[in-house]
Amino acid sequence: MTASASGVPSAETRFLRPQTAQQAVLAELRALIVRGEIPPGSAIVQDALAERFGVSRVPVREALKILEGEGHITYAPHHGYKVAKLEVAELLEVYDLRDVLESYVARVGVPKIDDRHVAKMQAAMQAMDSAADREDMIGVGVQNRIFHFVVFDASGLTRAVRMIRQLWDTTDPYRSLYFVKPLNRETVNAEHSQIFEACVSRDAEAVVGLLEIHRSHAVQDLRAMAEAAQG
Amino acid sequence: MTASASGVPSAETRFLRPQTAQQAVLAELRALIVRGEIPPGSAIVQDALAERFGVSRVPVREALKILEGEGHITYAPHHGYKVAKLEVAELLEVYDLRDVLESYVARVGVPKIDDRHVAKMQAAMQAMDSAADREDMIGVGVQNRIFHFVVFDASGLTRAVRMIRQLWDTTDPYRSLYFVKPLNRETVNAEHSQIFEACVSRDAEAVVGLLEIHRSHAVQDLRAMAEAAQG
DNA sequence: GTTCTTTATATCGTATCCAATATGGCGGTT
DNA sequence: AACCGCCATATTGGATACGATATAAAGAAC
Repeated sequence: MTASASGVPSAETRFLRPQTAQQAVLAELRALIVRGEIPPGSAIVQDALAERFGVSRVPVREALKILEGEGHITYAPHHGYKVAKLEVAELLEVYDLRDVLESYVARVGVPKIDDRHVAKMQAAMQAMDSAADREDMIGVGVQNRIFHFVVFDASGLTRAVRMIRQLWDTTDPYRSLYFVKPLNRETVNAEHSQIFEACVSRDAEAVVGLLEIHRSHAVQDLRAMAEAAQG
Repeated sequence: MTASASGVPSAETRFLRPQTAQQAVLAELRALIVRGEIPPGSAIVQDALAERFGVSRVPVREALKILEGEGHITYAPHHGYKVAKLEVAELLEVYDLRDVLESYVARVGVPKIDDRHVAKMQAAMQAMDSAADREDMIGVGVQNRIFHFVVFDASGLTRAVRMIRQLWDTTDPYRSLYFVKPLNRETVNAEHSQIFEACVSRDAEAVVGLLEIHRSHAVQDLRAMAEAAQG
């Protein structure tokens, strides 16, 4: 079953064609929520979604159940689904939890970093820079995630990494909402460089400390935004 | 907001009536899996399940999606669902992750313990004892879980606690499989008493340490069972 | 024995129908 | 004017029937 002259895309260039409708709906809907295009608190109407995606309600409902499990939407029987809305306290809770999980995973992952991991991190840093030059903030976010998850994935702790990924997804809509300003790019780049160097020298504790600082800046911004929004 | 004379059941005595078929299927199926009555690796046929529970396939499929998110079953498009089967390495990974999360949550939760928490823990210990007398091992497991989650719930860290609960669920089928023998009851009781005392004196670090020892015993048993099964 | 073809089974999805429930407005009462 | 019960409507929850697709197993040809 080799890729013949038919239009079958190669394994590398294949723009992931969802094999089932539920997966397509899931991917698209998750992207919409994470990007903040469906704002937190919005009610989700199954029929409307089904019509929007050109599918019936069944695959939509299954995708919604997954998103509920991921914490992106909330569900109440006979009320339906709403895009999850996090209070500031909850956002901070998520960041604390990230502290715990990412520190653990990084301690396991850093010693396992090999040359390919290093190369991938470098590539992500460069791609992040060029995306920033194009003012492609979405691309920046994507590359930023790739950069950080190289270390996490190296740990091989699939469950923990999956949890971390969900926590990132949870907070992403708020980054899109609040971080309209391109947050201090030089600071981020400098910190990434430091993290990268610590990874190259396989210094797990250094990486853990740098990641903590890195996150604390995000939390600081978050707090400031929240107070500004309240006042 | 006191409970009036209306027929509204109080928060304590409300007998949870599954409001929807999907919830009923979910609860029942999860119980079957966690108890090990559907052994790990088994294929799950939607039609059979629907018929078994007397519902159509729609609620079954939604319940399956939830169980997939919880890690109880695996899913492959057009292939269906199977009861998740964990290798020993994965089980150990789960226990390590529990170490990390439970330590974190306990450190937050123990200082917040109040008299009602203490009472609940005592009640659970007694109920666990009487269940053991009746040789009701399921009841023992239920009370054991209640005992431990008093501390976790006290933390107020809903997301972290939910993750911990899922990890418990994940490993439960294997407890049911392997722990046919009523594992050293005196040891468990003694450790629970120690944990209880540490909670009463609000000594978080002591609780964390005791929980670690507590879990390590389970891991030891698990290893032994795995080696016995292989040999 | 290997490979190709056929067949069977189960999943995936659609369409349509009906029941149960929550929401919002209406009118009546106090 | 504030409160309460009642009713119309929209949405969710679910059932059923049917068709399409993909995987896997059985059988046929070489």
